[in-house]
Order: sequence, then structure tokens, then C-alpha cells
Amino acid sequence: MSTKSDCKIHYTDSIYYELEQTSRLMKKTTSQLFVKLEIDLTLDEYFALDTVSFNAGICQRDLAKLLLKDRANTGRILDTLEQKGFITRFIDTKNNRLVKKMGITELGLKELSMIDIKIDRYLRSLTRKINPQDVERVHEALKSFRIELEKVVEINI
Amino acid sequence: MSTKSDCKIHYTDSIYYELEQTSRLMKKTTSQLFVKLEIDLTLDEYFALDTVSFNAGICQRDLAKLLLKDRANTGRILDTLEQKGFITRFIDTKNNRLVKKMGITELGLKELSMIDIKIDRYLRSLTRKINPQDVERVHEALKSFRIELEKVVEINI
DNA sequence: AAAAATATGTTGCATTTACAACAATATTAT
DNA sequence: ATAATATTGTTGTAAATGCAACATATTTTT
Repeated sequence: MSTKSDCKIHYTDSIYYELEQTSRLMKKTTSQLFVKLEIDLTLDEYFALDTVSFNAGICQRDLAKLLLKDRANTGRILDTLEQKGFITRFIDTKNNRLVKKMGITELGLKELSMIDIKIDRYLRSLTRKINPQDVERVHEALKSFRIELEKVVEINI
Repeated sequence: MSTKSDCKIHYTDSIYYELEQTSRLMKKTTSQLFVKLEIDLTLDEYFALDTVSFNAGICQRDLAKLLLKDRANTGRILDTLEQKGFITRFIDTKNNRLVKKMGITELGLKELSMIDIKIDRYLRSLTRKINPQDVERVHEALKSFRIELEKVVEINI
């Protein structure tokens, strides 16, 4: 029979759980924010647009790696962004191979800065309640942990 | 025009991103492990079974809160665990309300300890490569960050 | 030169997920 | 006492996700 005094580490006490929960909380907060501010991009579309904006001429696969999505999903997100006129896609070559590169449009830039202005106020009110140094400490700790983890896990995108 | 010298904090530099990426990596590692070890529970089923095992008599909604899933999903996961004979469900009352409580079965306990033995070896080989103190530091930092976050976000389960 | 392997993007599909609507019951307010 | 509200679990549904298979094109191997 199992009791709370087990020596075994249970799921809810693991770092796995803490990561999952924190990640979900962040997603939920930001998602609720997007609804409240009447932003008509999904979170993923916004992240993609932001990432394209300062990686001009990136190809889909490289973007997929940055966004942590597979190629199929990334393509679909880009489809909607292109259809909304926020990015343009064009065929080019990378290492002598045909790839689809992309860039942000004027309309996309306008949309992006509009969203950034909208959420900036809210994000600041959030970080006012949470000590920025704590956030930075977690961020740094997470990053080195993640980099170690990447050495162990095999990912194919 | 946006360049890499923007003062704006981009998605891929945010703590949000780091959380998402680390969380995904952990999930992928563990998921690959389950396949390799030929464990025929999904990750979520395993987490549910583990959590039920030391929260005997918990009701579905409370379990949903622990598992960070909504009630619908939690119910479906429990359906499969019950169908496989790893848990039993029974009607009881909590605060004078009818609820579905549950407990782990003998078969479930056997399955759980079998899985635990299987993955223990691998998890130890993982933590051997990553400094346990670093892991613990990240874990603690994450936890306090998450608790602060919970005060800000509204969740309804 | 031919064959095998690799890189890139797309399509199809099955799974997971969240959200809303619902049913049943119990509590609280009027 | 009746109506309104709240709690719990289930069902339906639309969206997101990841994986495998495919189509093309290029590089590497034989």
C-alpha cells in the first residue's frame, strides 16, 4: 500500500511536473491576455511573426527549429500568416537546395508593433508583482538546464 | 525595420520560450523512453496512475487540478485506466455532493512498480549527466516562480 | 552513370486538447 | 417554497499537435 511517506518521487513532486505546470500557466496567462486585448492572432502566429521579423529570409525548417514545432505545423501557421498578408514567402536556395524563405510585410510589421504596444503594459504589470530578479534567475537556470538536456535528447525536425 | 540589435525582447529570448522548450524536451525524452522500454501506458496515463496511487479516494475534479488537465480530459484518461483494470471508480460523497472517487487496484500497483523499476535505471543515467544540484536549484526556483504566477492567473477547472 | 541517401516542404490522419453545453444534484438567496 | 447559483462529471466539437508518408530536388556513394 502506498502512502505519502513513500521514498519514491511522485510525478507531482518532480521537476517534470513543475516545468509542465509553469509552462501551462504562462500559456494560459498570455492566451487570456490576447483574448482580453482583442488581438486576432493566435499565440503561435504571434510568436512566428515575431521570430520572422528579426530573422529575415529564414527558411521554414530553420524557423520550425526555433519555434519548437514540426515542419508540418510550422508550414500551416505560415499559411495563415501569409493569407492574412503579414508575411511573404518566396522560393530561394540554401546550400544549393530549393527552400521557401520568408519575410515580414509592412502590414505584418504594423500588426506586430501594435500587439507589442498592447501587451507591453500588461506584461509590466505582471513583472511588477513578480520580482524581476527572480524571473531572471529562473530564466538563466532553466536555460543551462535545457542546454544540458539537449545534449541527451534526440530531436529530428 | 527590425534587426538583431532591437531593444525589444523577442519570443526566443523570453522566459516563456525557455519554459516551453524545456518542457517539450522533457516530454520528448520521457516519451521516447516509454517507447524504448515498451511500456504500454501513455505518459498521461502513467502520471495519473502514479498520482492516484498516493491520493487514495481522490475525486476526479481534484485529480484534474493535480494533473493540470481539464475535467473532460481527466475523465477520459481515467476511463482507459479503469478499462485496463488499473483503477476502480466508485460513487461517494464529498461536501454532501455525489462524486466519483477512485483507487488503484492490485493490478495497477503491479504495473506502476514495474514501470518505476524500468525507468529508474534510465532516469539515473540521465541525472548522472546533469548535475543533480543544478536540477534541484532549477526545480526550487521554478516552484517559487510558479507559485507567484498562480496568484496572478485565474484558472477554472 | 546509376543508385542510395539526404534535405525540404506538403498532405493525411489519428491523438490530444481545451472549451462550451449539458445533466444531475445540492446549496444559497429571495 | 421557489428560484437562482454552484459543484461535479460527461458529451460534442473544433483546433492544435505530431508522426508517417509522400513528392521533389540535390548530394553522396558505389
